[in-house]
Amino acid sequence: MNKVRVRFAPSPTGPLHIGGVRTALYNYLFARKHGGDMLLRIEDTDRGRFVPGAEEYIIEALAWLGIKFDEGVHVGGPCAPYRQSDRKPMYREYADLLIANGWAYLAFDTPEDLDAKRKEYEQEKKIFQYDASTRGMMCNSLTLPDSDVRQRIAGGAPYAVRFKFPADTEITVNDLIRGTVTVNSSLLDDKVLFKSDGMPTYHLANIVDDHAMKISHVIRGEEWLPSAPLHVMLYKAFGWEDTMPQFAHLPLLLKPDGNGKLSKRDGDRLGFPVFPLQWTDPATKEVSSGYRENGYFPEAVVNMLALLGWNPGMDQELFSMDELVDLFSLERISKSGAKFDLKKAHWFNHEYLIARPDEELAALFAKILADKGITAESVYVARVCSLVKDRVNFVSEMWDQASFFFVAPQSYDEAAMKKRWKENTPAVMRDVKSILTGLDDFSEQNIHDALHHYSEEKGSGLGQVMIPLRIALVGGTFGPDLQIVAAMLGKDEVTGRINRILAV
RNA sequence: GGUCCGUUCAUCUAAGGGUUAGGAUUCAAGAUUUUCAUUCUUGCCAUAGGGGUUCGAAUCCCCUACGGACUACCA
Repeated sequence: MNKVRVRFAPSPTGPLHIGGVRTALYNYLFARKHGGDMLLRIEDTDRGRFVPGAEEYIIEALAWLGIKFDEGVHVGGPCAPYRQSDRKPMYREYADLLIANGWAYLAFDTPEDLDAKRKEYEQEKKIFQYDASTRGMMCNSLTLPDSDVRQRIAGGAPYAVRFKFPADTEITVNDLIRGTVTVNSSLLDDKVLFKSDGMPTYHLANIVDDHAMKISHVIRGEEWLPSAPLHVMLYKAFGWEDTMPQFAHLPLLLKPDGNGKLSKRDGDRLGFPVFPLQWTDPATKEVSSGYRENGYFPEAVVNMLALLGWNPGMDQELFSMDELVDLFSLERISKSGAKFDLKKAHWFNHEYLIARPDEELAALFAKILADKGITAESVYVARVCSLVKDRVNFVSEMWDQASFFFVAPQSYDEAAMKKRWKENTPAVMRDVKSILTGLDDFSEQNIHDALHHYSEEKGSGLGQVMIPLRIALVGGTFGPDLQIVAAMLGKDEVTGRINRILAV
């Protein structure tokens, strides 16, 4: 078997969509799994849709996720250049080759001509298709006399090169995920291979480059399945059938509500990003949120994406990139589209968050604290992180769970006060304050013993002591073990907070 | 409209002719806890419908329904 070589070939028309990220990930996993190469090729043959910054965005996003390339526009390699606009001259030669062999022809029809034709057909409730049945009545090198064609070319008339599909032939595509797909050529139209602006279309450039770059497997989205027969025919036309790559068309990522392909708009509407990184549209200045900026860990995004349309057939759900590489196979990719599940994405991030070392979480949380003008010892912050990480999905949620470790509560939970703050509570709190003040060693254990002893002596339930104290210290009925909280705050802060609530 | 692809709990999915159709997320309940959360236990919830083939079908075949993609000198 030839060496596995796969490519991720996005078009720089905007930020990389999360579906595109998954395609890149599957290509990467497949390449690593088989000890092959992963290339990044930029398909920028449509000058009209080029968006500045998109290429850089794609590179940065994949790097953030840990998807590495062996060759590509940003790292170079033996098949350079890897940007199609930089490969422009070679496509023309291949188009000419096809024309010479009778696999393609020149079409002089203008966009207006084609529009008119479509309208004409529409009137009769028919669909116009440029194919074997209609090409004879169009303006092209098949219908025009040779002299006329030469004259038009000499006169600089614009023209496109179209593929000449043979009439009524069965074309089969062998797909690694879907099996054999057969289509009759009469249903396909004579696709433009080379545009009048001098650039190839996706179809031509893609085949020429995949061949030149010795791509062994084409792993791409399902939206390409309908044009796969054309691609197969192009390999045949070029005589490259024996080195034609194998195809694998991935199921689509669907929007979580309703139906349809996940699109740019859905993300912020439904509360989750569709882009790996935040993106600001250079033209409209519109900002779209990204996973990175929303506080997702790249490992969590990779893990979640890997399992959206593929699974290793075991109950385990948490995998490192290395494990994914080890387990990955195209055979286990599902055929149907997958809906994005926001809750599960949160769960994945939660799992990765609690697995992170406290010091690392502390470093991230310290930035949030700094934004609020709070500085604290990193050991202390790490301890706080260890206490609250179980109850959050994102580092950004830690403040809500841990603010009382840094600042006294600004207000007290009213419902809790109503329910737990009784007639005798102020007296109890005063007792607690004096007991705690009397403690020489303000340790968890001592606080615990003292409070339990007091509660027993009083004959009241522990809750009547602990819950009001909790409200005094944290502001509500939530948070970690109270003895730990008290010990961390220190005696002065604790008594101060008791005084505060007594004053209210 | 046409072509192609698809369809198992709400969601991601397992089960490649023989299981009480399994797991995870969500949701609900219980246990634990001074509180909240965690954790643990339990529960709810699915083979789109109809025909075949077979001793036996989620699994193979056909039809229907539904969903999606494609149908540009975009990728």
